[in-house]
Amino acid sequence: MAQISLTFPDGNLRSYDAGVTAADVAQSIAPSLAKKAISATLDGAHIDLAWPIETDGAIAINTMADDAAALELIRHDLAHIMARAVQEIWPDVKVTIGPVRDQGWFYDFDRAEPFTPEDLAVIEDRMRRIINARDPVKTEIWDRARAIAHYEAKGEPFKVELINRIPGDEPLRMYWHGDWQDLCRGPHLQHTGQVPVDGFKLMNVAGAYWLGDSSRPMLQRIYGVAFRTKADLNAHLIMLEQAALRDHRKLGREMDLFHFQEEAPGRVFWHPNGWRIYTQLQDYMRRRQYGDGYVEVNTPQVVDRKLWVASGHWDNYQENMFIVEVEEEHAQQKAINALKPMNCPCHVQVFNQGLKSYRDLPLRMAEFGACNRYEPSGALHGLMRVRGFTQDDAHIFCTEDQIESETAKFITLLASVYSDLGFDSFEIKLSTRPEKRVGSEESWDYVEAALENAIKATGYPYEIDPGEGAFYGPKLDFKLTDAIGRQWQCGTFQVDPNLPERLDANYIGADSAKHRPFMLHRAILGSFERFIGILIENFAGKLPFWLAPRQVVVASIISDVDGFTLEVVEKLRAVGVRAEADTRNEKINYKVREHSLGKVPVILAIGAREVEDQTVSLRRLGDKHSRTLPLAEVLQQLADEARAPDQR
RNA sequence: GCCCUCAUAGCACAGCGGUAGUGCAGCAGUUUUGUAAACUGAAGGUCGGGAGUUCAAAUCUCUCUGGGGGCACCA
Repeated sequence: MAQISLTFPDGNLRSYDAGVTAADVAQSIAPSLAKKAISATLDGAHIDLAWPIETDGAIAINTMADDAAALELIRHDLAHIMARAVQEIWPDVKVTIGPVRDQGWFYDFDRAEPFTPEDLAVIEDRMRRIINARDPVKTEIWDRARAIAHYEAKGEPFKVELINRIPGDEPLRMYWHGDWQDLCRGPHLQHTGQVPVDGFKLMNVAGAYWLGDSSRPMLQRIYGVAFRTKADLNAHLIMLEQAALRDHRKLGREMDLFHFQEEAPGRVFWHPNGWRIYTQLQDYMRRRQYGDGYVEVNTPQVVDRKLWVASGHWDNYQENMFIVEVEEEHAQQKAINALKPMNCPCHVQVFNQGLKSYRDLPLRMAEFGACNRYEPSGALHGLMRVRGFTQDDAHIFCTEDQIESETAKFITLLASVYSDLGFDSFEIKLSTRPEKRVGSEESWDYVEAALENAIKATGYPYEIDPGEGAFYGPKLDFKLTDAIGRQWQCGTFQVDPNLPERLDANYIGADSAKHRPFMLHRAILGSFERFIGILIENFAGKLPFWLAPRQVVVASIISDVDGFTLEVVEKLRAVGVRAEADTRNEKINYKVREHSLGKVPVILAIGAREVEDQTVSLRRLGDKHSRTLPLAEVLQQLADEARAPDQR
């Protein structure tokens, strides 16, 4: 029999008969290891203990102590155990697929009746029974015809379709958990009892299209989460509760920032507190862009169809546009306009006014552009996905050889803005030429290289996403990471030679001839609405002092001091601090509690002693204690803090 | 847009066939208070809109609108 040699993590080399399984290998090392083993890693691939190994390689035996391998197997086995439980309870349910995902797994079922929350509890109980039965897991490779015949006989049409979609040269692997059987590429645990019986929970039911295709039937997806221990599961559930506490929709209500109502779905009614955040952020961005050589413009929100036809949006983006028909008095037919979904065509119109010289380039044209997009109703989500929003948009008109330096300049600005706003880490993704594209290969080569060189020059880490660029040019996406580790794609940078072409933008070069400029679409925040949502969640409502809508509440302890309280408020306002008085007939405890819940960063309490000494008692949000300080010192300190990061 | 689900006072919720309740907020009074909820009182709701079933609907059915969880979408 042929021999193979396997290398172990400690560097040891051992020789085995070809076809040896990882279980055999584990047994050959130590019976105790064989008992603890859950899977193996062979040349980086996660393999089942039962699979035969035919070639040399580097092997490691995994146990429950191996984080990634254990979690993957637990979650994957639970997907199958759940599917088995469902079919044991409702034999007519059709099974589809059930992958591991995020902190758990899901499995999609086809069933006429919807699953209810009560059903989930019943399924969970059945799953625990299956786990406690410690049913052995076994696997076999079947040939295609046998597998298809088997599933046709069982009445599992989705499995038949799945097999037909698997490339012909791939082996079809069958798994059994006890008597229940499923098609699966594996690997799996050795028996169901290896799954921690108290480390999982079924979370919710949701609709999901078969194969992710909205023209195919909608299935019922059950989501579950799973961990190695009950403690890990509980920690995860607590984390979810904590995340819910920073939901911007909840905080928006509690802090009186904004509201939505059904007459204007997907559009924000900003309250005074929320609008202060918005204007503060916009003022900041305006200064930063001005400092980086941008000019600011403002363009119409309602524009005739002609422009959208010329820009290509009418053909490619119409279903996302709000169309406005107007009966004009003298017109033969109705005028058809659209609310702008993007600012770029309007910016080209501004560029096209007057003849431009190469000396005018690069021309960095910014607009806090109010856009409207008809987002599908199911996509709307608080401030994060709205139908009316304002972008921190700009278009840089430039020559081809300016692309690289403009890219580097933009990344530097973006990094500085993110840092000022409290986000220290972000990732760059470079999306390159897609299959369907316009433009020459040489041009794509040049522009892609310009972007990559620019990123390298700034030194920030990046990844390449092949084929994900726009049809007209490559793009950069910038994803920042928030305080609880979630990623948000905010910044974007796209190279576009297409729109200047369509809208006939040109400039006079040094050679006195007309040339076509490039257009760089770019945004740092994305939309103010969404970014403010992200800020609220990142800081759990406790915004940095300069962004906080209410910065200071000056609270009287006794009504005799109201005069001094009002005086302090006035002095704070005079030095640029957003201050308000609380002279209500309430105890100081009550006031402190209320304003703390309202996320006011600083409370200044005033009592008789403070008036006497011209001091204030300063308490910061989250602090247990207050400090008594001279008024003059506090005024100075808070005035400094109230300045935006770029003004310090 | 699709599946499931929800909609009761400003907010958080209870009521689930006999015609609406609790807490907090708000209002009025008492209290002058030292760092996360003082006390008392009187108010406050066409139970999301419309239709139907019923002697009777917040409660059951249908439908529309909006929200939530997902899926699809995000040139």
